[in-house]
Amino acid sequence: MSNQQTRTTARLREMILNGAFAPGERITESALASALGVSRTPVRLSLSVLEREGLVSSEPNRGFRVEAYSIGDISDAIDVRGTLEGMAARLVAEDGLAPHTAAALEDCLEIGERIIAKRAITPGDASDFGEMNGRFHKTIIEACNNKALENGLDLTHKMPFVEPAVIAIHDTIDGQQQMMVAQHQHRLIFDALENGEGARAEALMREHANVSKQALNVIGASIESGEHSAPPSLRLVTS
Amino acid sequence: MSNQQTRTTARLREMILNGAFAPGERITESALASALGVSRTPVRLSLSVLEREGLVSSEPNRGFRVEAYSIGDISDAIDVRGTLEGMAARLVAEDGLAPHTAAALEDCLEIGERIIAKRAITPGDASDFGEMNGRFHKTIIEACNNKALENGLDLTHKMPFVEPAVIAIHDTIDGQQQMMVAQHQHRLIFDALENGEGARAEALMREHANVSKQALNVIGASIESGEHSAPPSLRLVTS
DNA sequence: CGCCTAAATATTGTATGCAATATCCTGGTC
DNA sequence: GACCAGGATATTGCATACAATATTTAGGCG
Repeated sequence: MSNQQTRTTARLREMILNGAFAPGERITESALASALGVSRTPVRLSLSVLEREGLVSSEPNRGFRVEAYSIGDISDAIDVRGTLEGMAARLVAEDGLAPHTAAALEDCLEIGERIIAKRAITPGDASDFGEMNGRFHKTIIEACNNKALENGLDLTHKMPFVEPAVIAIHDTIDGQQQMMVAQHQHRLIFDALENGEGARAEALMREHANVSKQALNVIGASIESGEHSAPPSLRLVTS
Repeated sequence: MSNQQTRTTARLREMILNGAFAPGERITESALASALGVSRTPVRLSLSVLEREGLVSSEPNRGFRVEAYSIGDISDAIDVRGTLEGMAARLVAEDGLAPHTAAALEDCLEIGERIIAKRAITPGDASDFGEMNGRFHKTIIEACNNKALENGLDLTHKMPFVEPAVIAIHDTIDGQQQMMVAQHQHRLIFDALENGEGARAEALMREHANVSKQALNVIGASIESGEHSAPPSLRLVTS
């Protein structure tokens, strides 16, 4: 995808997730185009992308509407991610853990270990942990060589808070605890993969996705209590 | 989606699945547009849709290429469908089978029963069975009210032979047997749903997807042996 | 006053044009 | 002969124009 195109899609996605449109509201392409300072062409493309992500819907000759959208939908998407990643883990375990995959995962484990071992955890650490977490998951997914699986997971990742990397954004106690739990689960998952325990790997991976759900709850609660201002892509959780 | 737009996408998808392009071949929009008798605009839109389906890929300013694509990829997509539908079945069982859902499923069971009971099965029966099968699956999926799940499954359905309705296209012994197996599995799945047996429903539904895989194998074999000419969307299985 | 009808308006769907970028071809150099 | 530079060509990305289709509005009728 081209540069301008990508930016327009990202901006539009953020607008929708931020609640810039009422649920069910019709989107007129020309208005949106002038609002974003581009022509209708990239807007149209973007809307079609977002339709695939389920953020808008369209009818022939009648344009696009924004879909109603709740925090429950995000939670549902996390469930789907957990299920698909569980499948991925099972496949990897059953097919045998390839050496370079094992090495990549062990690298992730080691990084996590170092972060957890620290007494005081800085925001930078949390961000590093998130990056590592994303890589851990990505490594397992790509090890499957299953295009349909990757496509399906890519779809879920388009929703806010669903991608594994957004774990533990806060420097709160909850965030620390979630990191420690996640790290522990990573170790167990790796063990299952190494030993070819498919069913166990699947179950662990599924459960692992609940960490993201907990993070989602923490964020939702902190916003509702007015404790935090809502950064981009967060306002929707209050609706 | 508009009419012309939809047709172009469908034609293009069929062309790619039929092997009209070599794997990795670059697609020039203008050539394709004139070949299809439309302008570049709908072609561009269509290519972007197909990119999300994984049939083509794109790089900024460098256009689209068709993705290499094998029968294994279809099989993989069926696995993903089985996993997601298994999740759907589990959710329905856990949340409790709503009366109207149960009624719709029972209707499907009855139709299947009537078809199976016949001694000689006509092509029309096979087609009816496929339609019923599609409805059975759709009913369970929609009963979840999980958008991400529906979106993910929609994605897999874009691949040929993955959608449940394409079961048992042949009037062969294999086709009959597959219908009977599918019908039996439907009964078991319904039983599990009715009794709230989530894990059982999930396992059954997952296994149920293998019927599609068997059908895929039958079709693949019959084409390789030259026994059948390849209808649209079938030539790819020989590659 | 409500409802139907039809013109006026707005919006989408498609085609086309132009600038930016990539690809290819030609000629030269080592 | 292989490799590199630079211009010619082709292709993409975006904007705009126009036709087809929806939506709105105004007016007439019961």
